[in-house]
This record gives sequence, C-alpha cells and structure tokens, in this order.
Amino acid sequence: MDSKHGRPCSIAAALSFLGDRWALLAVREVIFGNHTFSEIVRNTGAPRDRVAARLKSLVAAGVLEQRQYQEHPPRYDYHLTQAGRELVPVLSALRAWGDKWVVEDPPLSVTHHGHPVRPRVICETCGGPVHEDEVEKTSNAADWDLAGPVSVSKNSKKPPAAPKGSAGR
Amino acid sequence: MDSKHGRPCSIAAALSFLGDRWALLAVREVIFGNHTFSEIVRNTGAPRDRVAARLKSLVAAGVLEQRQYQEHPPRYDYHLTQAGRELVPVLSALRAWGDKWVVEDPPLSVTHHGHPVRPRVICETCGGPVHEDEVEKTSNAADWDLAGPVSVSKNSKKPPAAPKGSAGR
DNA sequence: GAGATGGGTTTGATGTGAAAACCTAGGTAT
DNA sequence: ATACCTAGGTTTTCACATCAAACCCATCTC
Repeated sequence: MDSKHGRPCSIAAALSFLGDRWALLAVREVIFGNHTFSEIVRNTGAPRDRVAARLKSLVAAGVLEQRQYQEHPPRYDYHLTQAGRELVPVLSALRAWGDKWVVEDPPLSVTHHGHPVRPRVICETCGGPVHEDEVEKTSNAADWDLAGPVSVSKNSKKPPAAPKGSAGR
Repeated sequence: MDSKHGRPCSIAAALSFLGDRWALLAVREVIFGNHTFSEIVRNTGAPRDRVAARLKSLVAAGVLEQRQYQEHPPRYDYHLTQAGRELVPVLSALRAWGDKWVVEDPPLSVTHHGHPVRPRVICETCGGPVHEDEVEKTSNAADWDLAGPVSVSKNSKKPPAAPKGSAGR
C-alpha cells in the first residue's frame, strides 16, 4: 500500500484534485470574475460536460461553491472558497513559468501599484529568498525518504544487505 | 481559432506541458535527486509506460534533459534544465496548498536556516505582498478581455460596450 | 408559438491510463 | 557457459476518461 501508490506527498494529493486538464483553468476563470457555467465553458474552451464534471468535483473538493443567483429558473454560479482563493499563488507561479518558457508575449499583464507584478517566492518566517540548495527536506512518512521507499522490516522492498543467493523463494 | 481553444493564457500553455497527471510528479522526483527511470517509476507510482512517455515529452518540452551516465549498456538519467529548475516555485505553491487543504500532516518538511520554509509570493519589484484585490489584469490578446472573447464581428455578445474602437480585425 | 438563451445531461466514438508481459543488453554468480 | 538478475524501456490488453455533438427543460423575447 505504500510503494504501490507512490510517494506520499502533498503535491500528489493536491494534483489529485487539480491535476486534471481543466480544473485549474476553471479556477482561473472564476478568479477572473467569470462565475457562470457558460462563461467558464466559453473561456476555457473545454467541452461542456467536462466543465460540468469538473465544477462538480471542485465543489466537492471545497475549492468552489455554488450560489443560487436566481430563483425562477434556478440558476447557480460558482464562487471561490477560501481554499480556492489560496490557489492564486499556484496560478501565479504557473503563469510566470508559462510566460517565461512557453509563450513569447504574455497574453495577460498583471500589475499592481502601477508596475508589473514579478512574483517571487520568499519564506515568510525569515523574509528571505528560498534557495533550493539551502533547503533541507525531510520525509515524515515512515517508510519513505527522499530517495524512495525504505526497507520496512517485513516488507522486502529492498533488502540492502540481503544474502543474495538464499533470498525469497 | 480564438474562442475555439479557449482563452490564450500562459497558464493553459504551461498546463499543456505540465497538466498531465504524472508530469509534475516526475519533475518532483528529479528535484529530489532521483534521476533514473527506475527511481522515478518507483517513487511516483506511475506505470512504466506512462513514465517513459512523460519523460520523453518533458525532454521535448525542455524541462528535463537526458544524460548518458554509462556507456557499456547505454544508460541515461534525467536532469533539470533551467526551465525545470524554475518549476520549483510551482511545486512549492502546490505543496503549500496541499499541506493546508488536503493532507492533515505534511508528508515532507522543508526547512532552511533551521526553520520551516513558509512560502509566500511577493512582488520582486516592490518587495511587497501581492493582494488579489490590488492587482490589475489586462489582456494583451486582441480578441479577449478578462470577461471573455470580444467582438466576434457578427456575434453580438455584448452590444452595449461594443463600440470601443471596434478594433476586431 | 417560434426561436434564442442558460444550464446542464446523455450518447457514441476516441483517446488515455493502468497493469502486466515481453524484449534487449549487459552484469553476476556458478 | 549457463542461468538468473537488473535497468530501461516497448507492446499488449482492457477499462475508464474525455471529446464533440445532440438532446432536454425551463424561461425570455419577438
């Protein structure tokens, strides 16, 4: 159950909700202020049923919430929850990367206080930049370290000093 | 060609390379220092053929590069390019979100200078935080604004604001 | 009452993912 | 030299997700 599904990881967990082709684009549209189903369909370019399924799963995941904005024909639109609002840094990072490495000219300009936003990740505790060669990562999962699954006594994933000849069968 | 494929957007462009279920997990493993095919297969939990396909497309996309580390049986491992290295903020943002909203206890602890890293996005120009309600987004794409595609000539999407120069084409 | 519009759901065809077997080529123990 | 093992994939099979398009239902407009 451990090595079967890969490393336990928040990134993988997040991607299980957001790793779909359209999920983040739907969130993008809601962030942009386009809240209705039709707007999301039109602006993402996704098939209607995909948008319907994705909005449903995003609501179930707690990223979006439905609000009824009209009674007579009951109509709902979609709004960000707090979890959804906190996806903005993810989308900013993706946009910055795409702007730099995929497209030539950014299709969208983001400014604040009169100048372009240049997103950068810092550590809120110390206020300093996060250099990849200074960070230290430690796995909290029992059976995993950075290199992969570690031998779990009874689980013979990799007996390091195994007596080669007499192993297993 | 415009509204058919959705809003022109760096996020969508980036996701066309990275939006697959396994792509970012493969990049994660390389960042963690696991460079070989087998390690990536084992640690992501992805099927071998998916890993093979994804590594190939990530190399084609310029995110990873292959290096031959052995001659006799020719063996290659995978390393980050500059574009790949700059995906670290994306993964940091995803991990922060997953830590907060998906998992209970973070499976991985990241520290630097002796304290946990708390990633936060600031604007590198002004050094200040980026508040979503202060940013101003303007579309550079000719036929799109934040609300969606504009002036599709014959399509009367929004008559009231139509005569804004009637730019179109 | 005939369309148009919003908000979806249903329906086949197609693509993509998972799992396991298979293949190649060199290493290693016997 | 033979048998087995490992790395690094490719192929095959099958199931499920995705797509495009059609359909549906209710309301609003003409």
